[in-house]
Amino acid sequence: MAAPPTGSDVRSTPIGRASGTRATRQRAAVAELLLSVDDFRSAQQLHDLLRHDGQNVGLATVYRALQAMAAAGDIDVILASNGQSLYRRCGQGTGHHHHLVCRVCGLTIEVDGPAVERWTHKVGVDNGFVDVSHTLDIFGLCRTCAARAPSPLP
Amino acid sequence: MAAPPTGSDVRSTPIGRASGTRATRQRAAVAELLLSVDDFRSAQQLHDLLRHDGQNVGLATVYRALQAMAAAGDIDVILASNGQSLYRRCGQGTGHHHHLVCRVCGLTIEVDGPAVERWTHKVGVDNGFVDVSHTLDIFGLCRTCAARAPSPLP
DNA sequence: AAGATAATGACAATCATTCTCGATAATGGT
DNA sequence: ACCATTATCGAGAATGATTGTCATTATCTT
Ligand SMILES: [Zn+2]
Ligand SMILES: [Zn+2]
Ligand SMILES: [Zn+2]
Ligand SMILES: [Zn+2]
Repeated sequence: MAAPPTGSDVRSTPIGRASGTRATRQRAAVAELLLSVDDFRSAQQLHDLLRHDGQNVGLATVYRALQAMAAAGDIDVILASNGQSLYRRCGQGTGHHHHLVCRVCGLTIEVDGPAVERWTHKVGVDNGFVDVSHTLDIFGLCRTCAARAPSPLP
Repeated sequence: MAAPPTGSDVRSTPIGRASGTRATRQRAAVAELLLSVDDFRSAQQLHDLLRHDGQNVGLATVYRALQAMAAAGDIDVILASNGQSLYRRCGQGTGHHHHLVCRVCGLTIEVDGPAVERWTHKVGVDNGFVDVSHTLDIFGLCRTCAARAPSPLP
């Protein structure tokens, strides 16, 4: 796609970009990296990947980019048991959903549960709560990791 | 610090104590405090409460006590969105359950959802996962906090 | 092209939680 | 009771993820 010299037709604000935000090399790098990673990763892991890839992006910038993308709903965030935030690009525009995550390798599967959605909302409302939300994550050992798991302690 | 010459009597050896563990004034203080608090609180909040109550217990000790109690299943832990761990004594021996928590005041209601339990397990198994577990928390504004909530922006 | 200002990056600052290690005190046996 | 053993304590240092600062770029509008 050749760029027309006339300056008045490049105005397409790509896809969801909040007004006032700018497209930078760094944010593009983070966004692209997320396309090639399939599991939940921490900000620092992603920062390392960028570095090893030759990309030079500051750690704080990676944090800011991830937070912006998460706020915009472009990526998912889960809180690991150690308190770290883990990020992952989710099926585009899929909206609200949950995850089944392997405790060992991080393999992630997106899951939907309409019944659970209804139930959690009902629980809140029945107790007089408004603006009800929830968190739900399923963990386990995937087939691969379970196979190599050694003898369980008695 | 004048201590009463008569020996201290902290001898309540409550119910279940793992072998090799000792009953101390500090742990008793934390345990008792949790009985009087009804919402999820952070380790530091509990530490402050102890201090204001005249009890003198080190912060690290509070952390250790809470972790021990959580590991023993005597109290519940949830991860706040800021990464902090929040602790609460749950209905004794109730076993696995979930929580409906007010985002503002922390009011907590324990909830059970047998159907959700079955569903999460099935999702894991259907995808070849074993040793399946899950986290589920419901958040919202309780009636009281919703009433004092200001006008929502348009 | 020029100006306004969002965004960056190197580094300091937070802040919850964990670690260190000498001091203290709970336990079990005598 | 007394003592030896050793879990536990406490004060402060250390850790580690995340956030703030601010001078310097780079993007976008005009
Ligand atoms: Zn796995
Ligand atoms: Zn949901
Ligand atoms: Zn409330
Ligand atoms: Zn459950």
